[in-house]
Amino acid sequence: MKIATWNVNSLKVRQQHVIDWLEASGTDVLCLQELKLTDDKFPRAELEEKGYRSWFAGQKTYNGVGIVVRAGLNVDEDSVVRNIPGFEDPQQRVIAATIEGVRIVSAYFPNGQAPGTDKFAYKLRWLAALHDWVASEMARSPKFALLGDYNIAPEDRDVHDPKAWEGQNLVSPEERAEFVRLIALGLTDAFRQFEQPEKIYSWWDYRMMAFRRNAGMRIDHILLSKALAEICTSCEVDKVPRKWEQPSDHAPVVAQLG
DNA sequence: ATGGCTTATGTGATAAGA
Repeated sequence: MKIATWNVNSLKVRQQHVIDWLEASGTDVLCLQELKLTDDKFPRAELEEKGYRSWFAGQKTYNGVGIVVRAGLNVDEDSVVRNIPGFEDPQQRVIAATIEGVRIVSAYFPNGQAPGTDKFAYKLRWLAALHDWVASEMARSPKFALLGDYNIAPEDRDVHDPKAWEGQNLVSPEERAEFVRLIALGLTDAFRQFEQPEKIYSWWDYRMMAFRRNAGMRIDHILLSKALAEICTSCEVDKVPRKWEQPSDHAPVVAQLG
């Protein structure tokens, strides 16, 4: 099973990219973030036509997450959960489903704006709630995968210019500590399981020709429980869709299970 | 240089992203 995560920065604008990339990559389960549309605007029928079923939690203008699954894969309908249970939040940032016995979570972590702001405090509250919920999910589902836009670059090697970014949003010690706390639950960063070239990133600012300069950050991740990490044979960032016309500022991250 | 693009909303300027 090939699983992937992609922040599409508006599914309305990126609908054709998603369809093209699904077919080109052979992905079985695609976790989407930043749909930026309400549920009635989700292109469910269009994806169905191409052979994929979808589950999603959308809202107007901002956020919104989904899981797109190749038809034929077994999805437990009763397993679908939207948002972090017990964490009151109007922002649609989490959806989970059990697919072929694998607990899949698609998550859009808060951006946080800057340390010291209200949005940053919300990010830390959200991370704490996610941590506790993930712990309980892992206890129930040994095959567990947390995919999404984490809005955290875990280490300096995940940042094009660590000196310039030191202490700032996405790399601050508080955020990185929360990432480490997730890892401490028994999760593995699938990307770092394998030898990788240097300077691999998953997001590049639209401005300043950042993509051409490879001035990016690795903030989109696939974390796997032990049972899945053991059967994971590859994990890569696919930069190709970032070169397409009118691209998302994020590239998809893909992991092969089994 | 705290901007530089891109998107949504809505029809023009603002908010938000990272």
